[in-house]
Amino acid sequence: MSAEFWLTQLHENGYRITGARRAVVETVEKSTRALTPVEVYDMSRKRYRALGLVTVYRTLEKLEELHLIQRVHQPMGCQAFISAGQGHQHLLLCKNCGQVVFFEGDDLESLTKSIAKKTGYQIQDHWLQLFGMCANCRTN
Amino acid sequence: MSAEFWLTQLHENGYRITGARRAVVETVEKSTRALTPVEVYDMSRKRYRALGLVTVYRTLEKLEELHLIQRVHQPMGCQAFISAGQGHQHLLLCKNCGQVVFFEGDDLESLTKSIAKKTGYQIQDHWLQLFGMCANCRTN
DNA sequence: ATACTTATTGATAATGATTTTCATTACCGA
DNA sequence: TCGGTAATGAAAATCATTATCAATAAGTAT
Ligand SMILES: [Mn+2]
Ligand SMILES: [Mn+2]
Ligand SMILES: [Zn+2]
Ligand SMILES: [Zn+2]
Repeated sequence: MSAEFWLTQLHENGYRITGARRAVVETVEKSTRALTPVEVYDMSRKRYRALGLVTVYRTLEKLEELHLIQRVHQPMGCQAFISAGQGHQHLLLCKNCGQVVFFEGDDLESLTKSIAKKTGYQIQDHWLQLFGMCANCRTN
Repeated sequence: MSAEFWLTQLHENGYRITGARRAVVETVEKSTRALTPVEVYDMSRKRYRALGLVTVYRTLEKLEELHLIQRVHQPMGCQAFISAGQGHQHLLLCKNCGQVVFFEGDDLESLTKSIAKKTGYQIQDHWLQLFGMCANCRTN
């Protein structure tokens, strides 16, 4: 899942490849923690000086639409984005440094069945997110 | 968990009981779906005409601080609040009408242990939220 | 390569949500 | 009942996001 792939995806969906988009894509794609639009702006401007914040918003919008990135919800705010996981995956976030890891293998089958029976709801979706302290932050 | 209890909590924590707070508390406490500040404002103004939106923000802030309400995160936005569940509970939300139900009994013990070993993270917390269709919305 | 069409851009303005300021009001303990 | 002061609402300020628009440049056709 390289920056080139993201650019290809943009192109294949009728969007043009521009310097501004290249900069944003390269910044977001390689980040291992969720970034806010302003963070993306600041970091991408080192690659493409003329970049405007508005273009960051517009590019993030398109990347989300193509499922290349996803919004990350946190206690402190919900406007950060990270490279999307593939398939059915959930996030594990370091409370200290924000480092993100994806995991899979959660089995909520029996739980949802039981809750569905108890509540009368037809359960369709779930959000699961783990918070903790990464190995690095734990030692330092 | 009545409105009177909430007012008592406010009082016991050094806050005064006012008409504005009464109105907000009564509105939020009895709602079975998450409400945004403006929704709280509109609904509470029927009880207390002179209410200002700023006071709604300030009251919600205090109620959250006292753990009487909690923020609800949803795909469409994360600025809505609902009466908090007691103990370790999670939310089940109707995608159609927003009706909220709390549930407990989720067991993520083995999952978190496995993820902790795999990632090196020390896992401290989790967010779990279910989405679906309530019995009412399903029949109508 | 060159010209041309039009998507994209960044600056600017507009909007919307939340917070701050401040003079006035009213809660509540003495 | 009174007085100190927390709380209030109006207005202004701030912050995040979105809309407008003329200039630019990506990509296609020539
Ligand atoms: Mn959220
Ligand atoms: Mn749980
Ligand atoms: Zn960390
Ligand atoms: Zn419903």
